[in-house]
Amino acid sequence: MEVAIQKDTKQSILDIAEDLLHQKGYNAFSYKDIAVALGIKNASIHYYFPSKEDLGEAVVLYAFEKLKKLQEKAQAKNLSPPEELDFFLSIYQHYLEKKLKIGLIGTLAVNFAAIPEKMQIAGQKITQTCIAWLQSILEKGRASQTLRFEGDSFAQALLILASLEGALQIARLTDNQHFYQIVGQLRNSLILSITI
Amino acid sequence: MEVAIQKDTKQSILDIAEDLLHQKGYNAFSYKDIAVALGIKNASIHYYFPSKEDLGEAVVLYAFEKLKKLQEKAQAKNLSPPEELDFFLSIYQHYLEKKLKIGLIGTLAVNFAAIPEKMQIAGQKITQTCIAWLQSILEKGRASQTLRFEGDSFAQALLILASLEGALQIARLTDNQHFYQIVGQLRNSLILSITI
DNA sequence: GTCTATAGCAGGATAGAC
DNA sequence: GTCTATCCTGCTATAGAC
Repeated sequence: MEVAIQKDTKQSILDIAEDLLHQKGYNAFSYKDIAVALGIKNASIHYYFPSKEDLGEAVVLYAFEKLKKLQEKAQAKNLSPPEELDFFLSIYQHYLEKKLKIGLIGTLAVNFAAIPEKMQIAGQKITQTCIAWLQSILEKGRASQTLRFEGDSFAQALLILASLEGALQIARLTDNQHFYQIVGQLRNSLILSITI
Repeated sequence: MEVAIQKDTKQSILDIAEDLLHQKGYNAFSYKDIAVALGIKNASIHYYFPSKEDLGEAVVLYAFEKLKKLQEKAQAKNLSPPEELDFFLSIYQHYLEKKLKIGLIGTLAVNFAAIPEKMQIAGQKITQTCIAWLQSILEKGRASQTLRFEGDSFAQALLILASLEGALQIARLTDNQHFYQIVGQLRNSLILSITI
């Protein structure tokens, strides 16, 4: 069984569309953008995704699957709560560095009134999954006395997620360095054990 | 000097465009949206704002002026640091309740690659003004021992601003209640004196 | 200042050849 | 599966009457 040298077209479309969704938002990217990036014609994209709504939904579901796989991966590693928190933070750091500086929740929320309903629903599921994941990390950290926070773990999970989405946006408007400062401030307030 | 019963048209256009920018993002709203909301024809809007870029820039500058007036108003009141912080938080609460759930920084950042350069620059100025304002509140609070936080006041200001922008977005995707939970968690960590 | 009419363009989408 | 060609729609923008 050989490794395919060329990613199959449908997969490539999803990857590019996902990048564009982060970069420009749902309304600002077009089939043509994808076609140009892929070196095909935009009619070909309609073969895989008949309408833009189909594509939009597929992209968010695809991102959802990736998120769940990351979560499984983290759990398989049996990380300490601070390590698992850093794993989560690294997802956002990845957005900053490789992709183009906006989280999925942010892009979906900002254009919420202008995206198809199925994207809205998928976006809600992703958000809930992130919140639940963070909450579980916080609970484990509190029980093992490796993470410190006051009050409700759910509210603290919301605060962390909100900070990360906002951090990417501030970074895009001003300076990437600001993202790292926000994450540093967050980590300092949360992590008890001396980890760099 | 009588109060004008009907706001002048240019002002109304700005107000509606600002709402739409928060609601749908720059690319997703059209001259027609404004025209319908105002009961005029879209050609009339071009009389006041020849191009959409002009309108977009004017909206952000308008928001910038309002922000600065709010800041002056807060300073004229001689508020305590916790009160001034709550004043700032109330701006975001206002977005949640009256406007449609997204901050200006968020909408500009998400659509950054798709907005005219003048809007980008104006958005950067607004962001810097917010950061500086928050930082000044934090510094005063630390000096008077009414606000508690660790580390750099600039980084903490960034964290607060990011949290608020993100909080609106999570609220839009899930539940308004989540906004209040995030703000509550933030306030609990910051405010030392017993205020409800 | 506001209107009607229309130009010009771009994006989503479909039909049909290959 | 990918192409060319084309349709339709919606948007920005302009010209010119009133």
